[in-house]
Amino acid sequence: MKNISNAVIKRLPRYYRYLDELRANGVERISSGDLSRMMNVTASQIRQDLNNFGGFGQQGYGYNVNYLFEEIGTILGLDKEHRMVVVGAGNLGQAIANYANFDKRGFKIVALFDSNLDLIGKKTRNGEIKDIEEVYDFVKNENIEIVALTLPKEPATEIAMKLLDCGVKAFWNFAHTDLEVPDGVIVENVHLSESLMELTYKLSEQSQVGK
Amino acid sequence: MKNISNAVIKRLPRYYRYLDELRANGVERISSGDLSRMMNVTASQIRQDLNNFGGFGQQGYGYNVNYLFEEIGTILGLDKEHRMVVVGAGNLGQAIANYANFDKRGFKIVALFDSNLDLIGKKTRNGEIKDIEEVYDFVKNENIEIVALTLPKEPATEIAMKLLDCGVKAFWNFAHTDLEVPDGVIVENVHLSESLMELTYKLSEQSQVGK
DNA sequence: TCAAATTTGTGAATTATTTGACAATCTGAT
DNA sequence: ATCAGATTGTCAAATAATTCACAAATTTGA
Repeated sequence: MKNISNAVIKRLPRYYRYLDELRANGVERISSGDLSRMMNVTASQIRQDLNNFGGFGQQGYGYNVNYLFEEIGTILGLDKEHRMVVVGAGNLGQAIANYANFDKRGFKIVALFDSNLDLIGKKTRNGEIKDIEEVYDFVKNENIEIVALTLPKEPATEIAMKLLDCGVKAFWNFAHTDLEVPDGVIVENVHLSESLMELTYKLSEQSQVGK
Repeated sequence: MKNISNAVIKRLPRYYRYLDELRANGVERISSGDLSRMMNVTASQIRQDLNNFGGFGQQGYGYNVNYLFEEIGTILGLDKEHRMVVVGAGNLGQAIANYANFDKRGFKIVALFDSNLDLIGKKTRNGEIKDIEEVYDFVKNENIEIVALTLPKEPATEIAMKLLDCGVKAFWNFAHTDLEVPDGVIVENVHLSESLMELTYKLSEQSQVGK
């Protein structure tokens, strides 16, 4: 399999989302041209992107919406179930645990953990919040693939290190720091404040244009 | 001012974060070489990036940490106060409102709004949660620049449209949809499920390498 | 059945981004 | 004051990503 650039990978979920919507609206087929107008990208880019993974379309016809949706889902690994836990059961952790759409896509949030005694024992959609100290054994025994880290950076770094020994394959990291992990372990960062700073950069750029 | 590529802008907040840490540790100066080793990027890229905005360093010396930190902050628009409201006061909205670091960077979360009667009136760090219907007047009268949209896509699209008429300059959009806005209005998307799909893409890629 | 209209997949051209290399300049020790 | 060592800013080269353009294949309607 050829090496797929990160730029392409980042676009796949968006295709997936648009195809899901088309599917929900009962649209059976779509051409790269029509999709490009919907999504505000070039038709050429859509075709190039998809062709990294194989020829899903047909000349003169376009792409079958359902088929392409399923194929992209498979490429994204959504055909398999992914067992995850959330470490840090504050508002952010609970927000993630409550997000119903993850369930729909095969993400099973098996448990939440926290160190805060006020939270431990609290009931959620995903069972009672457990003591953070239990997370290591839990991850080992329950075949957990993904850990969402929704806690401050100091505990996050330390806890992530310990979890590496428990067989965790991937971190979904919301902590305000870069985790250092060995090769083969995946870290996907969601740095909210950095996203907000991009926004304010654009805001101040805007205000200069106006002058 | 020359046009700065998006790739550069996306890296600035990370530089800012590392400089803040250096500063906190009392480090006065840093060379692009040392920073490149810390951050796992090339020194050339750091110098190239910074030079888009001016020459902040000095030959033979490197960069003054404090000065560079302040300069990048200014570039990112963090020298000004930004008044924002959060629309959608569920777990995610509350998580954002409670995140203390935003405050430190000049983001003032002035109010939270929701349509859920169970939430309206609830006390938070940022005052009582208000009725969503009040957000339009509030935004007009209170000089709100940024709206965080932390609600499902259907209401988000409609509410965003109405807010456009109230002088909102930027949306920080957590809803699972692409907002369509006129030129000059900024949308910064945080699509959590898309980030999680990138993660699972990498996971399934990994598992294929192993075979 | 046939021809016009579509539309893909893909090689080539273009554009953008990243890296390499080094002259110019500054630091700091003597 | 001088010089070895360090380090930037920047031009050029290399690499990567995007767009263009079109042959080949398919559909659609007469």
